[in-house]
Amino acid sequence: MENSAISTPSVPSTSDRILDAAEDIFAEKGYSATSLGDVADRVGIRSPSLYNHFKNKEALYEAVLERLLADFSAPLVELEGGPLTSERVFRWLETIVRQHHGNPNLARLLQHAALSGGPHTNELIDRLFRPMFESGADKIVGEGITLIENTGLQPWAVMAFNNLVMSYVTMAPMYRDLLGQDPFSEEALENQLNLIKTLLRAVFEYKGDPPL
Amino acid sequence: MENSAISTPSVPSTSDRILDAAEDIFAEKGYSATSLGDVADRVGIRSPSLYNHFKNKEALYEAVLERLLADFSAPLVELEGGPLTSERVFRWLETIVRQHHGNPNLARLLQHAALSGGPHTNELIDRLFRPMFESGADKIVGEGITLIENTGLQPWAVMAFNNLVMSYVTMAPMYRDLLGQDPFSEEALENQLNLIKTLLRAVFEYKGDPPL
DNA sequence: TTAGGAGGCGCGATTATTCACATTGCCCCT
DNA sequence: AGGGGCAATGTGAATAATCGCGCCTCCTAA
Repeated sequence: MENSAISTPSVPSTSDRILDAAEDIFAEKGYSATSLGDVADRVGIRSPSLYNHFKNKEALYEAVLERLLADFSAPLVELEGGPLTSERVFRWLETIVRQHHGNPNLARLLQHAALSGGPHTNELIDRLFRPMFESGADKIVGEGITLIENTGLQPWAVMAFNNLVMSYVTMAPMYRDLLGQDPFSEEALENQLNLIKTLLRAVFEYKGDPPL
Repeated sequence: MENSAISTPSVPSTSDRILDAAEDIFAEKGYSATSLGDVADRVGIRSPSLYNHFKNKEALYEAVLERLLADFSAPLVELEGGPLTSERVFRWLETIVRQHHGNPNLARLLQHAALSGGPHTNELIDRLFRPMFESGADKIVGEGITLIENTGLQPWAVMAFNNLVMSYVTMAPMYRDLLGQDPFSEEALENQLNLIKTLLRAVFEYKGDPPL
């Protein structure tokens, strides 16, 4: 009857449907405010049936994190192989912007974790951001980044650009009513990329002392 | 015996102590994950006693929001009386940076609201951000903001700078272990101000088309 | 026939909320 | 000065809902 090809799960398994539902709800409400009843409802089963697929709530959360981290860890390793020129950094930013637009759940989950804690928060932070500050990945080589260079400001600058990307996603529900535009439309994505490009080039091209 | 001066509440009232505790816990966990038992514990009373001061959980939350909004609404009205030059915009940003450093709870509460909703979320957004996009407050007059000017990007740029400030606060617990520095130290505050100043000047001074 | 997966039932804990009650300090009347 | 009342503010007990989770049964597909 059904497509029984093993390689193409045209009908996703129950475990995957649980993961999908749990990812959305964890991302929206955070770990402790998420009820397994809500997850089960969205899948279309009863909450005790979840235990046929995952040991408990924490294991389900862990599996959600694991799947997300696997998807999002690609562009970081790509950036590590070479000097951090302006173009390469922007391509990296563009990649993660598009990733977060495609799936906002990692950013939302991380924001919940940063605010409230929850299981595996430290591992989550480590695996997402620690590589950015090791192996010299935080040493931006530019033409004249006078304010940023050699002042201990670089890690903060890197995190600032990351925040720019992630807070766009975590604040997206707010933008929808405030600006009257879908924050996840193709047009909005281009706007965000333009803005980030401008700011990034500003950091790379800026010369001179602050006369402000 | 005691200091009976009425004008100086050297001993804060129970209602105020409840508000203080509730503000901290709401900001950390969000509305639904906050238990009144936790609030009462921090105050040092039992949870039924809360109902002598506030009608219910939602009224307590509302009172917390009201007090925070009263404190944070000042710099916005100050900005409205004049043209948005580079210096004035930076002074506005500096003010809200210092405000959020002084009390990170509003940013955290707003982030929870943007992620998960909760009572009065729309009102909160309206009262915090709607004034920024009315009465021409979003029209930045600059020398050559070619990318930002007249492209519909301005509201997004304004929100981006706001995100920069607020996500610094909401991500602060993460920064502590990640960068090994207290994000609320005086030194970190100066770093953030320098970075924002650089980015802001970049937006104002940038001329030319993107050759990237 | 057999095993995996779904559902029903229910326990124990936690939650917001209500209620009856004890205590305290203050105002007013004598 | 003293006492009766009263509002404010605390408490423990009780309630109904919800939560995570374990147990056990039944169905069904291979």
